[in-house]
Amino acid sequence: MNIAKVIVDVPASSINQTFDYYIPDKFIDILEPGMRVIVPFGPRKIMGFVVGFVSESTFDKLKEIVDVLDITPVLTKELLELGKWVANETLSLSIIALQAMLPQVLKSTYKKELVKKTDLDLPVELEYLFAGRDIVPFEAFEQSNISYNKLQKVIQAGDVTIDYLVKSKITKKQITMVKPAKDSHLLEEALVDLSKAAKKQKQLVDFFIQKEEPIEQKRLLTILQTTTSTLKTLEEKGLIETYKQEVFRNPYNDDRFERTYPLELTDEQRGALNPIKESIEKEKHEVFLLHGVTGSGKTEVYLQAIQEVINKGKEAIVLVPEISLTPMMVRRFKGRFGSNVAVMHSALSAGEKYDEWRRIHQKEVKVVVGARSAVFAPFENLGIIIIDEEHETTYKQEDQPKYHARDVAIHRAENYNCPVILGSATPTLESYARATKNVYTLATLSKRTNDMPMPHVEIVDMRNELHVGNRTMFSRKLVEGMKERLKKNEQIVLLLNRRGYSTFVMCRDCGHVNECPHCDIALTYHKNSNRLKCHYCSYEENVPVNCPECSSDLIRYFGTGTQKVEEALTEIIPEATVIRMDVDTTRKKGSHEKILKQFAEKKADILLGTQMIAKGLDFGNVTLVGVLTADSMLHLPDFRSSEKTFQLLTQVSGRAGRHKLTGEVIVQTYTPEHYSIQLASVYNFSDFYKTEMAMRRKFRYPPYYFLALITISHENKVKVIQTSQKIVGLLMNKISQTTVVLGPTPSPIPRIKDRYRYQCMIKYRNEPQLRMYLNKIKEQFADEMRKENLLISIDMQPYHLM
DNA sequence: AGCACGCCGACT
DNA sequence: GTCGGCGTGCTC
Repeated sequence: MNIAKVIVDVPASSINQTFDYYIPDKFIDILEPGMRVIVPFGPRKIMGFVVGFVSESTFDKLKEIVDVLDITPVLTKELLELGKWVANETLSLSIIALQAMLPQVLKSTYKKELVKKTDLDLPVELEYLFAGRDIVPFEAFEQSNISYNKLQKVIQAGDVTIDYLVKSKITKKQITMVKPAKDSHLLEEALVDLSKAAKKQKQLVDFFIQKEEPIEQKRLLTILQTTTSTLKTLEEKGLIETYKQEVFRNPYNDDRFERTYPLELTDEQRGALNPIKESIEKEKHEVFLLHGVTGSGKTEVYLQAIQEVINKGKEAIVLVPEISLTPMMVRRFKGRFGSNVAVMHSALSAGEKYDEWRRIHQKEVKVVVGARSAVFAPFENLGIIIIDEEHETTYKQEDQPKYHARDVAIHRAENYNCPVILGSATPTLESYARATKNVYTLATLSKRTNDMPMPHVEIVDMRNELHVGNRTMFSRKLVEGMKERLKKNEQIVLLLNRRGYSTFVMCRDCGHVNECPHCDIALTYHKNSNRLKCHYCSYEENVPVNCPECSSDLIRYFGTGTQKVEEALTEIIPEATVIRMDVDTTRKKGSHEKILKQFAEKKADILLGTQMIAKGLDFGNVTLVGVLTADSMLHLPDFRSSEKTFQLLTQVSGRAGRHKLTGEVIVQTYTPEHYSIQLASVYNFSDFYKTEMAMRRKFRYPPYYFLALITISHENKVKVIQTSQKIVGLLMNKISQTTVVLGPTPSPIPRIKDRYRYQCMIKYRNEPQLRMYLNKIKEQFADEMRKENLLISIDMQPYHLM
């Protein structure tokens, strides 16, 4: 077994296979599958993952592994298997699947250097380039105007070589520690010798006489109110020593969290928890769908289930949507399990993420709370996986590998014979359908733990507002409600459901809309820079003064941004203070938290924001929630738009009246009769489920059918259409009778970055060979994809149909 | 992907 | 002859 099978770091379909390498003797005892290695690949050196060992290879001229990057495998055997499964399931490259399971810093970067190998002089230009050095970065050559032939000559002569370096960008944080260099009685002697003026030095020596342990330099300096110069002098005198020590960055100071204890469960909660406990106890894989209204105490069920898992010496993964990974959520888990919790989300720096990952890898924690990718946490004794807000679309990764965390979670849990909990107030139709068919076990929490009723929801027909001459974006009912709350010193949350809308510029005379010259999409108006920007490429331009079509100067801004709403709001209710929360105001790290804190401290009357305010907020003083445009995403070309609308309205309604005060919700809409708005307003999930299921069945959508979306793109429109038609033709020959292939049709955004985009949708019920067919099709076009820059992207079970 | 190699046309 | 551009095939 002296040959390693390696997946190399080259994301190309022709390289999507293992490569064999000899293992040098010095590595034979230490190398394990799951470790990263550096291997020669053609003329260069690249990183690769060892996935297995063999004693013979079909390939006869093997090279040797150059170096081993890890002491312990970064990928466990299970994760290697999982990677294979993910790659297969999502039709992505193995290397992409493996990289997705690790923190960014473990990715390798590559660098080339020119090395001078002779003492003799090179041709003048090259001598000038080296400028006396033996090694120069390759970029220096590229930036010079020396011809490649010149370089080639000296390389062929052996006077210069190209070194291909593999760099791992691991960053370990180090702190400086200080410790006494001598025994305390020797220090006491030294103390006498110090000059009287050296007050600080004396203090410092005295400090170490009292306490002989090492201390962090930064802390020492604050305690003694001195600077590094004092330390330096004493170090030179040989009384103290400083040294560097590696530390884990802890983005959360664990002492900060107040310890919490298990709460008494309601009957409903107990009813939900018991079968989960049983599944943990019997080590039986089972998926639980925990359908609980907002405020029904789902989290407490999670916490107690996790406690059970920890008691058994096992580990837990908790997935939450990125957006609700708020300090509040973290506090609940840290408060219960203390330093046993690692937290993984995008607001952490790359180094912090790596540290949290290492704490898991080194088995220092038992619980991970994190966003989508935390589903790959390198635990080896998993006892439960919990997915909170199961319906959130962020669980589906948009770029390669296009996996769904729910599927990965269930697959892993099967391996470990452990339960999965899917929790939501508004489960996806997919999950709920499985629960009704007893594939999943359903547990319902229908009551809020505080026994408060759900707030009353009032639907306001905005068409009537127009009829009576109200042209603002606030209905009379909403304005009245807000004024009333202000009088009572209560707070208000306003949701601007902006998805599908953005501010664009339109000419009122001829209706001309400024579009991106490279993408078929309207440019978005950005107020702070007063420019028009494209959201799909980097194009931007100034706002025109006159219409480029008809030269009219009647240019108007359309669509509604939070900024605009805020302005309108201050006009109507000038006495109200407003805090805005959207992508613009939360871009900076920690600003999310800051805004919520301000609002919690009642520094403002109204919190105005986009989707992100719909989740996880819990303010006792909020008694009115207003939804400005409930139907703005109802008309998007997405078969899930009704479901998404229902989910959003239900979620946001849960924000009002969380505590003692009763809440009210006002929903403004132009389509008040729509079932998703009607049923959300009376919290009727089961009727919504039935109605929507009937629609899905009729139009052959999930959960009745599975989907695969193929997107074809190329600079040449004709090429795209031809290729798309060819692909559909090929598919038609293979698929079964019940499978439907739609298209090819232009994508909802027909052109991005000067590339035309066509798509076809496959709807299927039972097509066990589909992945194989699709792979074959991709293979057939591999040549064209490479040579002509044709792109074929396949998304299994897509969420974004763009 | 990224690199080398080889062929070709253009330029001095 | 020398230079740069592009198509092609290979990577254990």
